[in-house]
Amino acid sequence: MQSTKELIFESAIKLFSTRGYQGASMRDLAKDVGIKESSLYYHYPSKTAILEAILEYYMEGFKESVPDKSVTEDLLKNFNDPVEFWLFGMVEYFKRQPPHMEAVANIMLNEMFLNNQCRTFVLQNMFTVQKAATEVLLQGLLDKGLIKDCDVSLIAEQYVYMIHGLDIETRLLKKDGIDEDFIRQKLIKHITFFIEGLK
Amino acid sequence: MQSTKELIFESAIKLFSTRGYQGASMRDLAKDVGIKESSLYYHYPSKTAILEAILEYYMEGFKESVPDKSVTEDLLKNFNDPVEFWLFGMVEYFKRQPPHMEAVANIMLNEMFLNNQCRTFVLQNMFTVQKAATEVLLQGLLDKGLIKDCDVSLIAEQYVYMIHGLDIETRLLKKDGIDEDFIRQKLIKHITFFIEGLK
DNA sequence: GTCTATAATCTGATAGAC
DNA sequence: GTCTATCAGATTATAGAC
Repeated sequence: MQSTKELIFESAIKLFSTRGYQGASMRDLAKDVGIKESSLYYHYPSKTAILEAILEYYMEGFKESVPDKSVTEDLLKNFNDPVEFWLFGMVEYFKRQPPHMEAVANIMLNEMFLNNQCRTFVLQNMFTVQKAATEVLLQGLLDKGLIKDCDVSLIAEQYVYMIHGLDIETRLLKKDGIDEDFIRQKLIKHITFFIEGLK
Repeated sequence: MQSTKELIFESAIKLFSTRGYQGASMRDLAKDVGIKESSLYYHYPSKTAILEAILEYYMEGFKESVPDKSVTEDLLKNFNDPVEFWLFGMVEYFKRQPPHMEAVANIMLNEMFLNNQCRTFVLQNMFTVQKAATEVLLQGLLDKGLIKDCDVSLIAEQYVYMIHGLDIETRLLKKDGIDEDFIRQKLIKHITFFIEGLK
């Protein structure tokens, strides 16, 4: 059984991600939860406080889901093909995501040009942290001799950029109701091609 | 001498791109232009009409700036190095941009998750059209023997994704006031690396 | 914890004088 | 073309009863 506060939280994720923070009013939110506007203020002091709670949730979830170095090295022992390793790791990564992360990431991307906190987070984490994590993976593959010698830092950056481009397109296509399986195949195709080129 | 309508148009580009469409009110706009709110309605029937005028302006500017096939082939004759060709073409591309295109593209990216018109445009043009244009360039390089045999379609897609990731990061960094020259060098570095890998 | 009632402000937009 | 005046509705938020 969910508390009212949790219901508000989840409703806010839903409405902020679909209508934007400014486009979803406290009235909309109260109606969606099934309570009166004033009752929202018993649980959260303001509208911004709800957004901040969501952002904080996302930031923690993101940190936890970033692959750990030792775990990566353990996993690497079981693979002799870099593509298989990469695709398996990606599936594991998605499995580890806390609930609602996709919708919350949508809020981040919605607000990144308007909200300083969102912008800083996207820059520091979606770009910098993901690049660092990718470097670890590539270095692991390199040390094991599964990919050829290369500029790990530069390739990690290119990979992260490519994934972000793909990610944005994916989110837009999903809004258009495009078949999720088609999108998944596209992702697999591009990742396979990218890693294959490093062999 | 600019007409009031032009002043409103440019002010709207500025405010919509920095505060978001919903975050910039007609009151803000009137104040920025230096007229009264009601006077705005002499020039535009509604707030959405202003946004639509901006989007239309962007769409036309975008279409015009996409490199033409014959022009590309002419340009290609002067180059024997794919990287030099690519970087030169990129500079030419930016030179051809109509004014305010960077700010207007910011509006597009701001609203792409909220506004159907923006989303459709980003998907069809920023992804599909740019991919097609990139294919033409790559095929030209391939025909001339300047790059090795490859899957032109797939590589064009990867290039476009990478550019979009880079573009988003660039826009976020600019909001943080990061040195533009640093960003330009990063762009050159990545494009060089990408095209170099195709030789 | 949830409600009713309401405040104070902001929103996009219109009517009509000059 | 620009102004003053104003509207009707939405916005976030608070006070106080139950």
